Amino acid sequence: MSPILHALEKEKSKLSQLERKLAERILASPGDVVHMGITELAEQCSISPATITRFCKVFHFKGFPDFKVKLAAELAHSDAAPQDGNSSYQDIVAGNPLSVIVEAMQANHLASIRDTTSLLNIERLQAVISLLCSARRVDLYGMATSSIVAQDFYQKLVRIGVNCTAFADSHMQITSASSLAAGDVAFAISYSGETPETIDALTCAGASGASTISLTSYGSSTLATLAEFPLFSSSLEQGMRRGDMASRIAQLHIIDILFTGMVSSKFGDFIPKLEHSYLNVQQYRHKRGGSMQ
Amino acid sequence: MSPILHALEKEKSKLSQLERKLAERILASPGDVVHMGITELAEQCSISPATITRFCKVFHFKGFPDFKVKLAAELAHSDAAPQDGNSSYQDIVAGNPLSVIVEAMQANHLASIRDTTSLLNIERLQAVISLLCSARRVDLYGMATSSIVAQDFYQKLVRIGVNCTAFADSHMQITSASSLAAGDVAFAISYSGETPETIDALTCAGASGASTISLTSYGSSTLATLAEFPLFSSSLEQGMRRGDMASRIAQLHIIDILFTGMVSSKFGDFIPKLEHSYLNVQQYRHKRGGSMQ
DNA sequence: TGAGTATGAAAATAATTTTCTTTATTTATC
DNA sequence: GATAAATAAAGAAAATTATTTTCATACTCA
Repeated sequence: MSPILHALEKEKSKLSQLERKLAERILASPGDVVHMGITELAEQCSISPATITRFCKVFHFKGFPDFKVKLAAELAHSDAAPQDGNSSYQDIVAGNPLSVIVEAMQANHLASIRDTTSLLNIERLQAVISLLCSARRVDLYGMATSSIVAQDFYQKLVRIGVNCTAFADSHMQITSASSLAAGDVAFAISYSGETPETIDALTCAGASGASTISLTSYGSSTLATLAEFPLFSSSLEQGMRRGDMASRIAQLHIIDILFTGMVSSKFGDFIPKLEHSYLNVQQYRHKRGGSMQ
Repeated sequence: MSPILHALEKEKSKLSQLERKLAERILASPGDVVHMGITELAEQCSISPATITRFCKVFHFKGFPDFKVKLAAELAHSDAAPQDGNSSYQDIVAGNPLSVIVEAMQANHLASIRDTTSLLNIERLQAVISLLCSARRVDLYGMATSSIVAQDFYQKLVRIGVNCTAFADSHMQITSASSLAAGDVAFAISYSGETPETIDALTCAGASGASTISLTSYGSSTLATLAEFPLFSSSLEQGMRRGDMASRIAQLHIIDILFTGMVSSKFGDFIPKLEHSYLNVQQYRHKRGGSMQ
């Protein structure tokens, strides 16, 4: 199911009465909703248009039209690839033939990249890129699986000379967060958006005056609420068994976009550094290779 | 190409001058257009909003918003398919608009997953899975970017109780490799397949009697030649500027397949462990959350 | 009761469409 | 070939419609 509908389903219980009614109406026939005006939908649910706009903002859309366009794109995905659709997102099952696993995995990963892209808010992304480019210091927070993503971003940022750190240790995270100031950036990554260590660190960073960015899977979460600039990856999976495999790929996809955006916007500054770091590694390796064996 | 864009292309010649300009703008980056207002688009084309509305009616849409929603749906369909191919794998260019970067990145990543899947040798994959499942000990080798992939696999294997290690330090890699024996498995990851530290470690592991697996990008490389079971990810990128972004995602894709394959084949053994590890993390967090603040 | 939340009414704003006018282009006629 | 009539193209601005915001009210839970 598309991340938006999935999120509606998941968050339904947390919503207020009328918002839940709206969510149910949307889930009942999302395909219709994308062709409706806000007034029409409001009437069908016997609620006010204002409630719908608010509802869209809760789910981090710019407004109702933005919601419609993104929902339309997602609905198209799911029925575009129905061979994905039927088999999709099933849990791991005993003794599945490997070819089935391969196909399912490909479907999952492709869908997760597509869905993530279609959820992107370009302006916010641009704002985040600008922030990162001009940051005095960048802190990256992420535990467990998300630490992989943080490490990845760290390696990239170091290569273009951005002053940044990724923490494996939760105490160090907090220590560093509390030493941030205005002009610094804290970037927190968490699949669920509820990792306590990461939440603590981002809270602390915000209190210290740093700009706060989160990267979580789509849906409401403590971390996303906390951040000034919440970014989202798709969230296909619900079961514990499947782990967060697709989400990690979706998050790396966003990291790649951010990084490429940074390099592109400060091309003159960053490209020489990138090439320099590349050549240095090459050179170092060459020397070392020669002297060994 | 989607029917709408196709129609635009086909009818372009029959349209008036300004309408053609509009059609060309839409064709140039339809993905942006769906997120624009009519005024913004009008300004970009130096035409009046009225012309846009008329244009939409010519193509039998109810109006501009209707056009946007339907175009968004179609784009979602079509970007699954590799008309990506033509534009694909361009290098990072100064001041590219973010929307172009996003599209290019999506095309790259989707292609890299598809290509990797189609390169897979299922039998070899199956053999590797069996090896990993029955290994007494698993060593993971990977430097720099590839260490991210190694770490990721490490985290997964730990969760199902496989006795494994991932090394950040090249000396430790060698030390560990030399202590392996028959029944152990060495798994080396390198984008280029020429990373000296990783080559050394795998060579050493092979000499010690361990089974050797490599994961490199497609093509002949020292590491792939060295390994008993070479696995390949797609290799889209050549320039240094692009780094190894897509390759890392392709490699993780393979890791996910291996892991899922392992869990599936030893379902009874692994699933309880996976669930156990999941619950423990939850519980631990819960306690911690409660005692905090 | 009172703080906080949920909600709608209505005002404000923004977006879109329509109408009407102007301008350009073609065509028919001298 | 010139020119007027007819037609098509395009925009400005008005009208309409859609959306968002603000503000006041009702409701809920402690």
